[in-house]
Amino acid sequence: MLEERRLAVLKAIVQDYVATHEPVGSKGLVDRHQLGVSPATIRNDMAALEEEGYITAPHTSAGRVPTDRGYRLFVDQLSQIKPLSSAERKGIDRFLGDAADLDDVMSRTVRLLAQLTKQVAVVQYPSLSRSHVRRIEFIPVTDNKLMIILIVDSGRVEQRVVDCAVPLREDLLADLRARLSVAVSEQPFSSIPSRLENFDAEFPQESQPLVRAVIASILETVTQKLDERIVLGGTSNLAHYNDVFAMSIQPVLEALEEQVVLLKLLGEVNPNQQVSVRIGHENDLVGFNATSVVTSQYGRENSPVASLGVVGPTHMDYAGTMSAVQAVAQYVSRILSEN
Amino acid sequence: MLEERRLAVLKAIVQDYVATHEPVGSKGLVDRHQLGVSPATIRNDMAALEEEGYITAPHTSAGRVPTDRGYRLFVDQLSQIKPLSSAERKGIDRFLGDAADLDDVMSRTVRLLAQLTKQVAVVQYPSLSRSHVRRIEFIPVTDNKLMIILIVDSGRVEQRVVDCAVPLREDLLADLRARLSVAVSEQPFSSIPSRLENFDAEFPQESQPLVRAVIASILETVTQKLDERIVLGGTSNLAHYNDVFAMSIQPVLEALEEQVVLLKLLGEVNPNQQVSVRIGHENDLVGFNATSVVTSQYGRENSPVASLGVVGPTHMDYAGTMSAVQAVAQYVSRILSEN
DNA sequence: CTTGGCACTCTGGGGCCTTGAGTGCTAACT
DNA sequence: AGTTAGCACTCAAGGCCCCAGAGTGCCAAG
Repeated sequence: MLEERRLAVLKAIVQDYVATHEPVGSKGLVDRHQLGVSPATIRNDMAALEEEGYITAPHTSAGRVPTDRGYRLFVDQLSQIKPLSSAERKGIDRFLGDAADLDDVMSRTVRLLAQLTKQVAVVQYPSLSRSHVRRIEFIPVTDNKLMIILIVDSGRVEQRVVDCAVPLREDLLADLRARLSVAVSEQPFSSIPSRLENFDAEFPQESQPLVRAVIASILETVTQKLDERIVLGGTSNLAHYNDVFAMSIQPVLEALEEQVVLLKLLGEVNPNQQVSVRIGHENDLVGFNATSVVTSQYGRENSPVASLGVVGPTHMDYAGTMSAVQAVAQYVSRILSEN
Repeated sequence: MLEERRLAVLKAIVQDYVATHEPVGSKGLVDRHQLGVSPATIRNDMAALEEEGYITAPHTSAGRVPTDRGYRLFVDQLSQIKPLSSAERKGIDRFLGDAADLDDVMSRTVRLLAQLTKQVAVVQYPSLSRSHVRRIEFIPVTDNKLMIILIVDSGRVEQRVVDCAVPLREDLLADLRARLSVAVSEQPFSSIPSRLENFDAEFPQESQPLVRAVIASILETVTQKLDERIVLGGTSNLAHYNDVFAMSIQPVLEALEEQVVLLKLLGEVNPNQQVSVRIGHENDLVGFNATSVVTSQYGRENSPVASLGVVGPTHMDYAGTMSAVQAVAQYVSRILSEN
């Protein structure tokens, strides 16, 4: 009974604070919520909540503000994620529905997510390391330059030009392609290096330089292009918070330009949940101590190919954001599986 | 004699204001520059400059600030662009030198430009409409899906999958490819639609569905992918100006997320000059009235393939920015021509 | 045409006070 | 036990006043 009301109070505080961005006091709380008790009682509860570290007072005569810990409890208690309205679903459908190619899907997704959540959206391209090679093709460009094309099941197409320093011989290329095809088709990217080890040994002595050049280039593509591609959108939404709130957006903007940081943000997922939320200091990245990160994964069930999510202030609408992120992830999964 | 000194005064005002971001007064001006006259004289000149609209006073007892018109005169008088130090050139060289492919060149360029100018950098991919087709290739993906690959002289590679709804026949594809090759190779993209008109008429009746599907897809790629690709970097540099200066960065951030706006920014170049500068209200885009845009084109001499530039506050270091933009454009041109 | 002198005009910052929201505590009530 | 009313206390925010200082425009002399 007692514990229950305290939770209700915390929930009310979070809601009000998210809505107004101002410290909330006991009086307003009983006015806006049906708590059935007097402000004095609420004050006792608030004192207890503060004692336990869920809320804090900016100064003596101000109301209370949730701490990271408070938000965490709030999010954990958030039993069900608010489903999207059918209008929203329709909107998503129409927005993502007629995308032409992968680039298009990605750029539409990031815009959609930013617009839906009014925050900064981050979308990772399908990860090569979790993809499979579908085909491999060669296109001779000049006498000794060869373009290698890798077609990947997630819809990505990687290409690279090798300078072989030896004249290309068509019959050899055809043979090489056939054997490579057998060796790597439908195999996960991560297994390619080991599969191509000693691959050149199968070929006659005089063809080995060419074979080795090609293989080196493929390996280079495989390892180098693994640094994942990420698109970003909605950064202008950050500007709102600059004035209103104490936090400066500069470190955040800076960090968001670093691929490595973005990958870290998206990377630390909690596999137990569909949607992962990291609040304030739970992000161990410096500069993100005043932000929360909501992420999800997309791809086939049980084998996600990449992540997407949003970055916003800790005082965000968690229910709405989480449902938006989840819904978008599901839509993207579906669209990609249709190809 | 008189006119000459007034120009010197304007120049000094711009320099001081750019350096300090504070209105500059007559006293400080004679202190920091060797003008050889007393503050009172400067005051007279300043009154005249204000009369002519080159400078303005925020309020009675403050110093003067250059107007857009003042900056314009300043930039026009800027006879020679300050060359980069050899250290800077070395840095650029090393930074851009070992880029692997076009994506790499573009992303390095935008980072470099942002870092060099401490402003927001905008780089356009080589424009397809000003490029030429180098090769065209087909890769059958499934029984009736075909991947079309266009290799472009600027290093771009465009691919697209067509669902032909008819089984592919290899001999027909080879024939089609050969004829398409003849028709479009080394031709500018913009001429492709007219060249492919009635192209299907050459083929026997029963092959026409396939031919038409392929051609439709190529045309779609040609027209649709023409919406140019642009990369952006250094947005965090905007955050500096938010506090210091009166302008809000939000509209700018917002605008920078719109492809169309970016294209407009880069598009309006002055062909007479190597480096084009648009100051404050000279940008007719709303939201950019407090910013200046410095752009240049890259590509082969006399036939640029695309533009790049930076966006910053009107009170920027024009000499430094212009030289950086020009130098980077030249480097990119050189690197691209080497492939 | 330049210059020193001088009166004038503002902005920005510091100090002071008032207001009001919000708290914590205590004592009474259920 | 838990809840409530009453009350004294605290402190940030805003309004106000005042002053210092930077900068100007003008005038009369050089």
